[in-house]
Amino acid sequence: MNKRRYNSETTKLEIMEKAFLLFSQKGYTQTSVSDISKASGYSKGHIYYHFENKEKLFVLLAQQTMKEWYLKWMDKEPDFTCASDKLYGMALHVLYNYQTPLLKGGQELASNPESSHESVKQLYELAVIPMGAYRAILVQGIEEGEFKKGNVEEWTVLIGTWLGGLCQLTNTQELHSLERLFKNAVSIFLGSIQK
Amino acid sequence: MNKRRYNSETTKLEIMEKAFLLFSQKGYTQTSVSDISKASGYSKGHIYYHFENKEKLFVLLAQQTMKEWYLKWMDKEPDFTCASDKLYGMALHVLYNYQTPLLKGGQELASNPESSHESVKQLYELAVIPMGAYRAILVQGIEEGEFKKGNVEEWTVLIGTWLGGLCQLTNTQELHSLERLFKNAVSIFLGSIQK
DNA sequence: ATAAAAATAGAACGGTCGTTCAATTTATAG
DNA sequence: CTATAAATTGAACGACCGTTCTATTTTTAT
Repeated sequence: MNKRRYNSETTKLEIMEKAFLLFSQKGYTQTSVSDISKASGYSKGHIYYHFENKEKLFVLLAQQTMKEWYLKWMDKEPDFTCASDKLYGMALHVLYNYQTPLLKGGQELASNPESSHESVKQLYELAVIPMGAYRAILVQGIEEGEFKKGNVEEWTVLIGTWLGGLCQLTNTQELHSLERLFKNAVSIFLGSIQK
Repeated sequence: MNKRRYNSETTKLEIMEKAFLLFSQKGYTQTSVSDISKASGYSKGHIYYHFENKEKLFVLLAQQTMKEWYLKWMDKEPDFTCASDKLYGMALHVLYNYQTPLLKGGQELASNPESSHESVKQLYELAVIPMGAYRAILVQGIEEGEFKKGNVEEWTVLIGTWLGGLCQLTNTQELHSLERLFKNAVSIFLGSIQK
């Protein structure tokens, strides 16, 4: 009988949801397993029934978060035609969907010498995903003659760091009020790479 | 007799030096008072002879770091004449002198709900300093007719977030290899604001 | 209804945390 | 040389950390 007989899957999701919020608000180290236990309403011990340990739980959340971000982008990407429009679209996608507060915890974990080698590697692989998405847009723009020929890797890093820097503002300001800023950054950037 | 009779001032500086390194490497939470004690060679208890607590020690270091950054900039600022040159100079000043790793600990401390209200306020005031320096350059450029008239506050935030984003790369890459990138960011930015 | 399996709780572990405090050593002043 | 004040130590505190383990409750299959 291959019908799922038990259903603690929702419990697991509840825990992940609360853990996501806590890690986002307080960072990795400052969020304790006790915190997650209290917030989710399940005992501390039970969290270890679903997750091997705190570190793996965090990495799982980070992976899931980044995967969702990327899938959402893949979903809306066809809405834009030219590369310039894609870049504007991407900026807003980052503003509204890139989970800066959670992902910040990744740096924390990665910079801790006691973190497992594997977790650090997995987090590093995540950081590569958005860069790949930016690069794809730039490549398209060049191939279609919309952008100048130039150093794609460098451009990728430049737009990536700019959007990343702007994302820091999401901690303290309303997302909606930042739209202008994100768009203007793209405008300035395009001014230098468009033909 | 107003001559300083005892000299534990050097001890204090030694502790601050080691604490600076540890906070930079491991962040605020992950650096323990024990770590600082071991690294400095003085007992844990003695650290509390010089500093009220861990939080105040960190804030002191952050303030000192930012003050030094600003003074150094004030020192070299006259080397540049036009505002554009100042912006290039500032980018490199940020690259080589802005202590991103330490200051990152400030975000950690500030996002911890148990941090004292006062410390968070002091850290916030620090974050304002570089923005003021950027704004001054932009204002000068406009007043001297070198830059277009535009939204100075917005420009300040845009260049500030870009440099801040680029600074994240200092964790993983050689400073020298980043010079190009910082300069190119300024070039692109200037392309949009120069007359 | 019963036995087996899954889900959950909660106590307990050794360890580390930031902080305090009394005791001791060291340097200075008279 | 002695008394005093500064500098420094190290043990001790209660609290909390991530994790483990055993016991208990709940669900499922027969």
